[in-house]
Amino acid sequence: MAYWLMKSEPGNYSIDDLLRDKSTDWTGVRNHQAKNFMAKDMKPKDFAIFYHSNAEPSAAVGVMEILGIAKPDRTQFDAKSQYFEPKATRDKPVWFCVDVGRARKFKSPVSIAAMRETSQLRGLEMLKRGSRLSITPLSAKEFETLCQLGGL
DNA sequence: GCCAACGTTGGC
DNA sequence: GCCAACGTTGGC
Repeated sequence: MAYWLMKSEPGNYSIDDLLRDKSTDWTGVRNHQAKNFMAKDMKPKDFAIFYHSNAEPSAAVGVMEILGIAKPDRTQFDAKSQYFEPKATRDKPVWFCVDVGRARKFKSPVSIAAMRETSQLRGLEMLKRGSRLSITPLSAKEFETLCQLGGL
């Protein structure tokens, strides 16, 4: 069982959107390192923290579950999408995504400032200077710490 | 394969 | 809106 942190700008897709939809495919990741986490390392029943980036405030806002193995990201085939990938074919997709769901919202969001003040979270990849990856692995301890701070 | 130029991310 | 940091592109 592995744990992850997954970022989304709430204006684009928020945890409330996920609670409404019940599940969604995590499309639009266009970084190979983040894609590889989904395509190679994520397993059904892994847990992820839902993080709102570029938000007021930016914060961890809940947990969700990985529902299945990676599949081709449908948006790469859509010429009208901002995520269109001209090099992709149905036989040779370039981008992959996973389905996520079973979301639970934190009673109180854990802001990035609060995360920085928490000693158990000092090693968090996303807190490192210059880190921009939209998907990063978490240790079980880091995951539990975030859940506790969030009141879950 | 190097690297300058450019684009993007995301905290502040 | 600024800008540091990083990723990608493409000329050579």
